[in-house]
Amino acid sequence: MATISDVAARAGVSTATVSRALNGKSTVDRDLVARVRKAAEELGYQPNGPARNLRRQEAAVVALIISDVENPFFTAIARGVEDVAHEVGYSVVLCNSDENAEKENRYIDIAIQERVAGVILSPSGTTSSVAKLASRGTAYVAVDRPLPGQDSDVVLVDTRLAAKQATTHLVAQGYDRIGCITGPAGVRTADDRLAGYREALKAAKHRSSPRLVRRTEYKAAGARRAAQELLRQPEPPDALLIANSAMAVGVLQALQELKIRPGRDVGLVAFDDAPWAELVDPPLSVVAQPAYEIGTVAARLLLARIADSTRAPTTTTLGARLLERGSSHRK
Amino acid sequence: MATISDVAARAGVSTATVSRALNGKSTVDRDLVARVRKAAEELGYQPNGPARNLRRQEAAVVALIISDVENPFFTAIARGVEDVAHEVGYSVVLCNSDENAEKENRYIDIAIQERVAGVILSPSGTTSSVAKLASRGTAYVAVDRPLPGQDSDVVLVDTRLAAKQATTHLVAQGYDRIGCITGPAGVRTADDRLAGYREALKAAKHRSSPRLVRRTEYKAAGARRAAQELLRQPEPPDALLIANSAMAVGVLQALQELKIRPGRDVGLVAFDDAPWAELVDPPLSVVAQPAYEIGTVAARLLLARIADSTRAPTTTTLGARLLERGSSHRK
DNA sequence: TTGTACGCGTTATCAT
DNA sequence: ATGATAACGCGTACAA
Repeated sequence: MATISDVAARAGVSTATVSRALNGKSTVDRDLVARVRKAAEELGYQPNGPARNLRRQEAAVVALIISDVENPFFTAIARGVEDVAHEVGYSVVLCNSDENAEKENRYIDIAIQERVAGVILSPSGTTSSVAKLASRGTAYVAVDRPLPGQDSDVVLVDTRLAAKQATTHLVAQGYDRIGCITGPAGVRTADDRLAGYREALKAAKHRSSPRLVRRTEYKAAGARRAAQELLRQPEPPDALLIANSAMAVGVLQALQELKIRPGRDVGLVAFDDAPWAELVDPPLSVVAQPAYEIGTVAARLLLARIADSTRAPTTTTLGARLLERGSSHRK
Repeated sequence: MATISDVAARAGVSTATVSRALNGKSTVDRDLVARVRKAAEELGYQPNGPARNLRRQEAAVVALIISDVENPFFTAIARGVEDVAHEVGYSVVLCNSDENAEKENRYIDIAIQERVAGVILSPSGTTSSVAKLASRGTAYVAVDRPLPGQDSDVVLVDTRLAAKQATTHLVAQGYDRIGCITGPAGVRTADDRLAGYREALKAAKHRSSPRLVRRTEYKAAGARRAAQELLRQPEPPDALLIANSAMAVGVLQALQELKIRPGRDVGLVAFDDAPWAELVDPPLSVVAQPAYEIGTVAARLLLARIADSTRAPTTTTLGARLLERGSSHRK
């Protein structure tokens, strides 16, 4: 594979000149630039990334570590990050931590080893292997969930408030045994959604019983079982707040199996809008989170921190929108 | 940041010994290994990736360039690739070409520059910037679609046959003006699905009219417009074969708007199973593609090629399963 | 088994 | 404006 020396030889200049000509850093004679360009072109020269990164002590790459590539919420974030990063010449590598602290840790190590310029991540748990990033001075930004003991840049959604509003909406629609299916304890968004739900019930002077609440993985299967359990109780809920769209699928499956009609029999609001939400009958009411925007904001924050590591950490909290559709209306 | 020399100094050995001890390549004294490990641990030593890759002339990384991170079909492939790659210590970086030849080309350049061990990609179009990979001797495998003029490893689904079977199924159900909404001309899967559809019609001696066919982006919006057009014609189709699940969303939207009932009024079969397919009314019949398996097979093929670049290129064709549900049954 | 020393390809410093 | 050269951090051939 052609190296910078080959290009230099072919253009009849030194490697230093080739480097300068190709990177446009310093000023180089017009003719020489042309000659170098031509030689590089002819040889199909592609700079050696590792060598360049070794020399520069940093790669124009940001790592994005998300907890689930198959969750549209996170892929939408990825889009946002990519669009901003590409604009300024950074590449984005996507890593799938699978909601698994060990994998997350592994990817953080890789990010450090590869000397990426920065890391954006949705922290998977309580343990923060992120401390390694901090201690090495690698820029990072948390999205969706704050980092336990870390004082870092973070982009969140006011999910507690959104959960409260959604629950209040269900109350207003006349549901009075409202349940909640949320994610695992310790996952901040899951806890917050539960807290917002409880707050709303309290404000409405509704009873709040642990029998109306289930926690499970943020996946369809767990939510399906949870819904089955909840609805087979002697005094089943007449409405459910569901913490994400994969879970909503599970709940809708359970309702089908139990022949319970959404909306009429059991009011439903789920977090995360999905393309199919309007296609089910009745259409699913959702809390739409600004996922793409989370990505763009996080990327800009990261770039700012890469440029100036002394910036004071900021917390950006974005709002979510409740989209009322048929599944949360009684008739 | 701690370097190998720091570790060597702390352990009181040479850098060569540290390298050997940490990589376990050559045989090193037990005590020394322990001492080196301890020193590395204490210093929080992480090897410098660029330096290592520069020296090794290759990174234990494979690039996966897919045409749409938001398409579950491709993210499932990604899962498959990841699982296999991780098993043997390779990292996977995911790149989103957005069905855009230019972005694809850019990511290929990056992959070359970073000297990744191999590339797996779903080629976006006719132009094959992939030739660059070939000419540089970088291993690569195509998934979902073959590479135009390239004789490479490729993992496909027999999508023409699947389309034919799905169409034949619609014929068997008594539909007799069957239409097709497929992807852009030139995209192999889109062409193949159309070909299979036509084949089935021909075999059934059904008329096949261009008025029953629309081509558009593999996205919901385009399919929605296409369905609107098709169904507003004087002699509209009474069934549709839809080339992917995002398009299915668009078609179902159009049907809602036109107050046309799936199944009864218009039979429907769509490519790609989705978690929500069973939740719509009636449940959506689909052609389920073995996406995860495509990923695992492609990854194994790539690893084999990395190990032995002289292997003869192979083509693996996987089958798809037609899942008959309510949307393709008349009553 | 361990250490010394070179080279991977680039960029940046220092002369010219 | 251009060229010679050192240095980035690692792995390994060779020597001991």
